[in-house]
Amino acid sequence: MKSKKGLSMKDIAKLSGVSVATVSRVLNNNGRFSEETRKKVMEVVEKFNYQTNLVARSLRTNRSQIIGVIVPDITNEFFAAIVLAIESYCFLKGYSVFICNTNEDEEKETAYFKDLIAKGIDGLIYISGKSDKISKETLLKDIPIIFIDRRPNISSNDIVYIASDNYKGGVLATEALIKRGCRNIMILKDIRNLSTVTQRYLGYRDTLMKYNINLGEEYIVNVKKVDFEEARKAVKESIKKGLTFDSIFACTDWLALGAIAALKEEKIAIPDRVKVIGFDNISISKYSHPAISTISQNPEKLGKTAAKVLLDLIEGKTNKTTNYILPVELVLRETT
Amino acid sequence: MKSKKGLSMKDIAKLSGVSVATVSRVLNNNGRFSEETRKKVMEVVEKFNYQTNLVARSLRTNRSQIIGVIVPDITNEFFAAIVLAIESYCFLKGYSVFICNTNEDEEKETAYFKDLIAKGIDGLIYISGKSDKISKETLLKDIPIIFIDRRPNISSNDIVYIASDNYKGGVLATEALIKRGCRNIMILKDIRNLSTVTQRYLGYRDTLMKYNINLGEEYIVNVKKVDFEEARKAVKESIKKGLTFDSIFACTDWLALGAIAALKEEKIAIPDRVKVIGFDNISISKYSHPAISTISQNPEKLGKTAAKVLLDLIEGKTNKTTNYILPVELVLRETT
DNA sequence: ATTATTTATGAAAAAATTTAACAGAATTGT
DNA sequence: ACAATTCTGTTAAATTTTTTCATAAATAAT
Repeated sequence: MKSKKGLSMKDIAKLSGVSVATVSRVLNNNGRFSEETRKKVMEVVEKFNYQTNLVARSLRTNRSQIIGVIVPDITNEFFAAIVLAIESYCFLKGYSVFICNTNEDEEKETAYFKDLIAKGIDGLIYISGKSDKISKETLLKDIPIIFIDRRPNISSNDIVYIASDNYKGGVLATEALIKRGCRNIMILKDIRNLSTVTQRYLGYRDTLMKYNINLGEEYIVNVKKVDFEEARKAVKESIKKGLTFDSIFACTDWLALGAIAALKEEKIAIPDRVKVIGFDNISISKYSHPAISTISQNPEKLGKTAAKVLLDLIEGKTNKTTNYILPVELVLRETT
Repeated sequence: MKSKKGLSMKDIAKLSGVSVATVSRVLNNNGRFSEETRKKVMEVVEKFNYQTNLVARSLRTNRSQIIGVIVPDITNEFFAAIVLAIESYCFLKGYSVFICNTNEDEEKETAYFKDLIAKGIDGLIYISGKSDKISKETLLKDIPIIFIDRRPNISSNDIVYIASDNYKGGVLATEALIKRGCRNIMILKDIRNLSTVTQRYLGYRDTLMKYNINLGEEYIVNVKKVDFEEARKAVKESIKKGLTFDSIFACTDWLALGAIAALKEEKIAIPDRVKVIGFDNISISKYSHPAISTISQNPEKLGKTAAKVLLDLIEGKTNKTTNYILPVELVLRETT
């Protein structure tokens, strides 16, 4: 490896016969300079294809034009779509993004957080994850932070939180099943108390109440992990136990896929004997057999909103710390 | 926003009663210092949770501990898995990664490339994309670059290129069909001359030759985009034209999905009348109906290898510029 | 013409760290 | 006691950019 670097402002200054300060003024269009010197400087800049050293600028201005995105799993289509939206918006505005995959590992989250701060990020987007432990230190650090998807349970009201209307999603899903004659609706959900799942559950519960449907605890089926296999096993077990149900509200499409596998194995007709509805509208849900009815979120909007709000905070265009709840949509396919 | 920054080495020096030089020596384990001073310094460092300002270090040392990853579409499961593997490995080694989504837009690639250089990345991983235009400037910049998946067609032999054995994949897929009695094998592929697809095609072509199968040009069906809809339409058209085929080798699973949709619409039984095999083993292929036989790549291995080789180059542990071709595997499911 | 004002530019400091050279002090070895 | 080794501080340079202050030059006002 040779030098890795090109010319510095000093070189440009020398080559165009002005001072470094003047070059800076011209380049940043900041302060006074004559048209003549502007031309002189720009000629040299273009001739040698000068590129600002952003590391030096960052040191001086304490602004890096970099943000961090902490995400549990970029392999998850939903998160990937959010990240893509963030990245696209940031690119337009001249920001780069660090991608930080945590796999929900708290230690990794903490380590990443420290490292990102040390590397001088201007802001952070926290997609889900644990986010309990870190957020206290986090909020002290004086860089803006946006939380997407799962709400961190910290007692501060000036956090920015962006998510889909999970509660409404729960309502829509449950109502869709009820309208098709279902009364014994199993809910299949993650056992962890994530705000997203909790909201979906509350939507389900309140809708049952609204329609005067009373179901025992056994209709709430918890799985330890959002995972095909887990769901398959859990549903099979419920069947073995003799639970009578005519439908399943799976809190994510992956759980729905597992549930469908179990039903198929038990030769239970979908949707004739049991209807299924998922959540997220991942691409598989359209191509699986039967195609899964689901609640679709808008990850692009989530990501773009987060990025926009974050950059506005960074650039001081706003200092509001409101929350954003984005609409969801019912998508009907073959499983209902 | 307040200060964003914590203590500097100067503060640590003052607080622990030593000089800045000594703090640096201790922190970097570089030069001489007594155990006693080490303790003194580290106590203060820990007490105040001092973090090295990596921007300043980067400016001075010209090393950022950052790499860039340029990828066409992070929403694509295959690329996401590669990126995840890269990120994981880099995290372990203390490197952060910029995620750059190009959507195959050449301008964006160029812009990103400049920006990454200006931000001082230590190395770059180029996943696919056009990479023709950029690579010439690129190679001059004296940071190591690794190419994954698609081979850039530049005439330089000291580039590092990592990919799956696409040729072998083409052979395996074609042989699998031939062994099941197929003789009229359609190949469904991207019209662009990407090295990956070309290799798969050559595997197909050579295998046909090996088995003395001669097929006309009409068995090569090109689509403009790797896309469900495009594939569906293309296959439908071939059917309308009266092409007799007993199998399809789709160069990606998404194309296979589209092909299957077309066959279903035309009520052609899979695999009885027509067999289908895809490429990539994306997660949908397992859950679609019928489940798709395919060639699986190992994106984790691709990513990890790329990251490892890149960091070794950056850290001067090697300067070999070899290519790596990783094995693929035949996965048989319902469509064959 | 002389002062006042504006405009353009340079010089120098500051940002946080690393590195190196040098020098003095303290410790150890002989 | 003298030499050698080890530790630490001081100082300075280097990285590049931005910013403040001061000054020189040009223009306007009286």
